[in-house]
Amino acid sequence: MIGSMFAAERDGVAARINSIERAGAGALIQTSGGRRMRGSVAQQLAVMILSGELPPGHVFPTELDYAEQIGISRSSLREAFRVLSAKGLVESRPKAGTRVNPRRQWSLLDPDLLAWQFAAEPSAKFLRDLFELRLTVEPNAAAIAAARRSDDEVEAMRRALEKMARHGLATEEGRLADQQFHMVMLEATRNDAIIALASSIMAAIAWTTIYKQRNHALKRDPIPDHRLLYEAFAAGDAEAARHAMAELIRLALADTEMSA
Amino acid sequence: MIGSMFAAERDGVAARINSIERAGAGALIQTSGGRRMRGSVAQQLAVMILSGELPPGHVFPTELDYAEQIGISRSSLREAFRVLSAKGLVESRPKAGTRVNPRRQWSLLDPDLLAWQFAAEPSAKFLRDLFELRLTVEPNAAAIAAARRSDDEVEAMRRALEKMARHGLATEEGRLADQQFHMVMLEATRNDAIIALASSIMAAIAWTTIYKQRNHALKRDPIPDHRLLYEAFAAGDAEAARHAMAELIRLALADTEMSA
DNA sequence: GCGATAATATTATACGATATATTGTAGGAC
DNA sequence: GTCCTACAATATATCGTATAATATTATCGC
Repeated sequence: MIGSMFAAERDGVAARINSIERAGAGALIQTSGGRRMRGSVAQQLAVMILSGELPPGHVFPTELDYAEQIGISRSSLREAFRVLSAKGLVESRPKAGTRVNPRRQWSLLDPDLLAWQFAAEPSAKFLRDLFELRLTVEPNAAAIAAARRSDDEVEAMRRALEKMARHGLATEEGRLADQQFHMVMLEATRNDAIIALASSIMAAIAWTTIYKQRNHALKRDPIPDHRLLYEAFAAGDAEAARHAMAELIRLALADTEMSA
Repeated sequence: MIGSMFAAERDGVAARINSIERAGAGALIQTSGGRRMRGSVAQQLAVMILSGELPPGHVFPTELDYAEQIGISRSSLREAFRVLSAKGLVESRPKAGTRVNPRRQWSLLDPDLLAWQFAAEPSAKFLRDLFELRLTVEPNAAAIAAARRSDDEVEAMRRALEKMARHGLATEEGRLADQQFHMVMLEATRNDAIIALASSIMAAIAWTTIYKQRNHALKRDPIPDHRLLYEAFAAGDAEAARHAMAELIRLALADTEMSA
């Protein structure tokens, strides 16, 4: 009875890990080439926690038992726990065990956590939250950037926009140009905190863009709104840049059909 | 010769770890009571990386060597590296070793990294960046919160404000009430992303407030600006709340003497 | 019933061994 | 001479076990 329970859990986790392994091989995860074992375990556990399958307060089995159930060594399990702990998802204490932290302590904006959320179909609520945060941060960032940008950056942005127009967002090259476009603008803010925040959110949301486009190609032409932003940026017009960026994000939000 | 070098580095790191241990004992780190060994190591390495002592691209000695130099086991060192890796500071690859990532990949807004930065005197530039981010995010957050707040939250905020006025920011109780005040407002946004971001930044900057107040007590009375924000919040006036919050942050910035 | 203290379970740390992956280099083909 | 391929060296990745530290819990004494 108990034995079969363990076996079931082991197979279940193993299956999930395997599916991740396969996904990792084909996917374009650039943060690190080959997925490692503890990384897979960490991701699996993180997804289970984020999805609510393992609710806050949940206490994991003792390391020795759990490692055996999953089918990995205790060392690997501990390293996976350290990763989750660094992201605020769990906390380990001697004697008390490892338990899931309250949601408040989760580093929801951590790039990895964002990526993992988006790999497992994020909740509509969280997606809305992220877009709301973008609407809060990025228009102001655009205004700051417009006021501080150098001529080199204007030129770099012009090239990215051109490349983007040439290839379109359906191609890998076009999407890369899009990312470059936004990245140059963020860099122009000269604000490390804003750069760290906005770039990770953008990267996360870009995933959904790719995903959505697999189903039905984007009918809207994204170039006009980008060009408006570029022109405000080039002119150093902070207010125009703020407005253009807000509009750009609203259109992007509409594209994900969240608003519909 | 080589032996003495190793001894010197070991003693150096040990000394740093010890100093941290002592600091940890007295400080009011609430995230976890007793500092653990690998946590100390992780913090030390993180501070060295963030301060530029270990620049991006720096390759650490092999795990076996480095563990011996520091005077800890390889397991602990690896767990420390996993923590740093989870925060984007380093990356480990077989054969290539563990190296410091480019700044772009650092999760600068991670609560731990913020805490560690502030424990080691953050750069003026970074502090300015953080306040600029606050000025970007929180006024808008206040506006959103004012539009969505419930009556219970208004009541909770009133109580926090009252408590804050009664004790003042010089006492531990007063500061706690201040944090509660802001926390209730953030919660009212109903936006997990904004909550995660703002709360960690606020916590980090609160440290400097404590630090500054040790030198010379705050002469400015913080209650009036808080009361203005509360009234806008209670009235559900989004624009007034936005304005009040912006003003509150500007005053806080002035208090840290960054603007002077 | 409450407080101090000892027992105990669990994480924290340590150590050694093997597996595996990646890089750099050497060799060969064109 | 350049490019590609195969291979070997090396460092991380994983594993298994042993010991130490620590927080919880139970027990004992008052």
